[in-house]
Amino acid sequence: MARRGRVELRRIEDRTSRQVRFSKRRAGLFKKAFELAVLCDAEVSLLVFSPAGRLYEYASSRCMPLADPRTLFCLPAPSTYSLLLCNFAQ
Amino acid sequence: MARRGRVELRRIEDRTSRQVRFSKRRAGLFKKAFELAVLCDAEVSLLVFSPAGRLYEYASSRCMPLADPRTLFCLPAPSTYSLLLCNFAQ
DNA sequence: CACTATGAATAAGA
DNA sequence: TCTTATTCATAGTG
Repeated sequence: MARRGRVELRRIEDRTSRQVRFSKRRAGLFKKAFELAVLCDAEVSLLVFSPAGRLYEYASSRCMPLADPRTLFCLPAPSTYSLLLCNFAQ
Repeated sequence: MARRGRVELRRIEDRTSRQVRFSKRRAGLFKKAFELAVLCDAEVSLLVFSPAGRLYEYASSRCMPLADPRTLFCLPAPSTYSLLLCNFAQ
């Protein structure tokens, strides 16, 4: 009725199990990220792509990068945004 | 000799405690991020700024898309990314 | 999606 | 740092 032993650190082959584990662990990871930001006054940015390509994201403030399907990054200022993209491109 | 109760979810006022907690939880968070990537075949990007402004980062691959999967905007190198983020965060 | 036994993380203390 | 008492996360199940 619970886990039988230590968790093996390798890709889960079963597709269904992998998706379920992904949902659960993703939730746990985002919770931890949030807690770190709050408890320790840190800035945190977390981006996760599911195997299916769906994006999940968290940022502790507007000064951390967020991915947006349309704009690539959500930045405080458009000018900064352009500059950042230019730098990245080279 | 161990925790005395439930952890309160708010900023830790004591500077020393906050730094110790930050180190421990940061390590835990990065481990979880790594595990999610390996176990569930996901792409993960994690950025953390300490209160002192120091950056810690993880990406499940050097080509972790930080944006639209269609554009597949890849990072040239972690160092470049760090530099850009520092500029942008201030 | 809820439950629960068990492994893991971690807050304090040393 | 290292240890240990506890809380917390979560794998397997219903």
